[in-house]
Amino acid sequence: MSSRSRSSLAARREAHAPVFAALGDETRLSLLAKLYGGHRFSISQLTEGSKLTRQAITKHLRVLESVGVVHGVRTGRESLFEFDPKPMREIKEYLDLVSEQWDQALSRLKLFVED
Amino acid sequence: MSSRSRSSLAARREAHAPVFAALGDETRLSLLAKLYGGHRFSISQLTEGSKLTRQAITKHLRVLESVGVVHGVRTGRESLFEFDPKPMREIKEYLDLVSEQWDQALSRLKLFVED
DNA sequence: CCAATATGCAACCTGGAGGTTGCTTAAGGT
DNA sequence: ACCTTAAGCAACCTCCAGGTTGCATATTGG
Repeated sequence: MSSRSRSSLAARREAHAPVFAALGDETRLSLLAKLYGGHRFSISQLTEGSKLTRQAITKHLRVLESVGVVHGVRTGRESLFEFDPKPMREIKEYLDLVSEQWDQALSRLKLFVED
Repeated sequence: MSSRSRSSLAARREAHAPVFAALGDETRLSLLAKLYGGHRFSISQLTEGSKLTRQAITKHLRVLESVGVVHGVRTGRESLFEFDPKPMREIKEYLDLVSEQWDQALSRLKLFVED
């Protein structure tokens, strides 16, 4: 399973990078923060309070949507956005595997030094 | 503690975004992959196998270093880079808090629907 | 001391991220 | 029907990330 973990880490690297990149922006993190509660919000609602334009917010939402962390559905005259936990669960899992890896490595190195 | 979690989430958002951004690049993720093992590598060693220039790799390393996920020390004529787990532990923690938040939200919503 | 190796520094190029403005189109409310 | 509100589309601007090339500097081995 250790080899499976390693290979899946490498295999998923390309899939993880875009998700990390999407989270690498304060505006987008704050948009997500509003959506973590599970409720849907329209673009106008998500724009409220921000100093940015509605179009700017729209672009950010498209970025988030492109990596699947958010899902928008046109409903009537407004399009409602909803949080989708899957992609972030995956990078959380990635970080879990990685941390497991470095913890083992560090304890090996420590043991080697103490020897 | 729930309120503390929320406020620290907001307070740390600005601190997390740059780390996520630094991880949002495949080249940098693969550099990190070589460093998870705990061993130090020189820039030349890290450049080996890559299709990129040494200078490109250097720039990526500086990005990683600027968010503290990697630490470089000049040793003799080469500068050795070493992985530092702290920043990634923090975003892992962030994702943990967030997932806790959305899980609670989803169960509340589910309960509401079932009611 | 000299040649090779490892890195640093700086200028430069290019594409795309992040933002704005202006106009169009679709839905709702009355 | 009409006015308002929500959103989409498209052109445009600016700036910086990511990469390259060329040259300068520091260490090391013999």
